[in-house]
Amino acid sequence: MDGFPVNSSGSTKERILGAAELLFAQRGFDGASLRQLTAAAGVNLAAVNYHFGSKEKLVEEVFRRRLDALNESRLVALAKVAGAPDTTLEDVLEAYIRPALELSHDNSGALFMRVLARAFAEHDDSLRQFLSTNYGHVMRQFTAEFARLLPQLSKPELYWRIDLVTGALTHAMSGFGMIQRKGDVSEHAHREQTVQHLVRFAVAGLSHP
Amino acid sequence: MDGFPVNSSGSTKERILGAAELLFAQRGFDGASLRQLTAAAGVNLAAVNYHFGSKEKLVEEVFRRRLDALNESRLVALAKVAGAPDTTLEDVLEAYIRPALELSHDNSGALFMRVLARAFAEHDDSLRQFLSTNYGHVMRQFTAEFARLLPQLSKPELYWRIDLVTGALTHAMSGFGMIQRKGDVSEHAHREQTVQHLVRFAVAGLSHP
DNA sequence: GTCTATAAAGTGATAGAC
DNA sequence: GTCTATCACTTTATAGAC
Repeated sequence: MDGFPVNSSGSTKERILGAAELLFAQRGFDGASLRQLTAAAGVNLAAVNYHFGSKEKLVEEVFRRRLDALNESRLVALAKVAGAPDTTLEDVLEAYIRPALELSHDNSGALFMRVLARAFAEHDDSLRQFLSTNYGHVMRQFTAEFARLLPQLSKPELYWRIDLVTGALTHAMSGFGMIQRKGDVSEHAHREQTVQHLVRFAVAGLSHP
Repeated sequence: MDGFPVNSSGSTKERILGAAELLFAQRGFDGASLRQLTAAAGVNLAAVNYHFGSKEKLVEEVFRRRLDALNESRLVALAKVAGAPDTTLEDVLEAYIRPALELSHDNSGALFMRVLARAFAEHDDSLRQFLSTNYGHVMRQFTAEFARLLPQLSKPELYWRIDLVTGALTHAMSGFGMIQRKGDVSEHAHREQTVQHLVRFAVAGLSHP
């Protein structure tokens, strides 16, 4: 019943990664078995261990494939505005949000944001360790810029607000891509609208008195 | 290694529910097996099926045990302020937030908020169905009151904001109880401080121009 | 690099003794 | 109501043929 190949293009490795993204989003890391996953990818069961070594390594590779590019985009966008005297909170938040919504442009990118939200809610130590080691510097750079733009907030107060905003954005972006958009609104316009939505919400949450 | 009884007080049913809350919070619904769970509860493996019928029914019972009381408290608090001419957004948000933080007062309550955040991130259809059927009316009553207090917002705009706020609050409340609180701050003061924090954030997120 | 076959362990659930 | 023992299956992982 799980069983006809969903993905039949690309290399075996790519097909496995694509199927893993879909099934991890739908059923979670524990809920999706290697049998369901290889069946959906149209590859042999043994291929996962041959190409990735283990299921856990496959999970990490699913993250690495997207997060390397996503976080690089975020840092490039941040570098364009960080430290400048006329930079606004809006600028910094756009640098964080827009790359994620651009990733959600295609279906598999949107699925990945769902996988990310799951990882965020699960407090799995080994996965948190992996994400913190490989991508922790991104959040630190954004936090430093938020601190510069919100000097009136104490450190604990700032961290509280960033945590709340991150929770809201992660949740929202995991839903983007699945939302019905009206036929008369272009893909591009819809995304810009969503970016503005999230940015305005985050500005309010970070900077309220 | 998973193996010594953690919970040795109360009836068998209560012990199972307590252990389930802990393990579901730590490892998820799929990640926690009935064997780990019954070992932690110090009861026989067959007891789960005898008392609850199946693992899925046990999951539902874990939710029902907490949500019946939590949502009743929320509705009682909402009824005290809903519809009154001088009611503020703060009042309504406190009615939603304070009962959850009071539940987090004890350890197992805090664990449950974590289980709830997990369920929120998993898009499991049967669980969503269960929650919507049994507790959907609570969100509908709160939404109606938000709509009354924010007449300037269109329906889609209001739903967007409520969704974002809910994402932030769910995330935050799943962390509350685990947060270090300073020794010189009383439990009560700490909770009040957190309520004010979340309420102010939510007001800003809902009512920004 | 892909396959079959299988090992070794874990899963939820249940029958039947007490 | 609690126990042991077990069924019927699924899980990840690997050895070895091609």
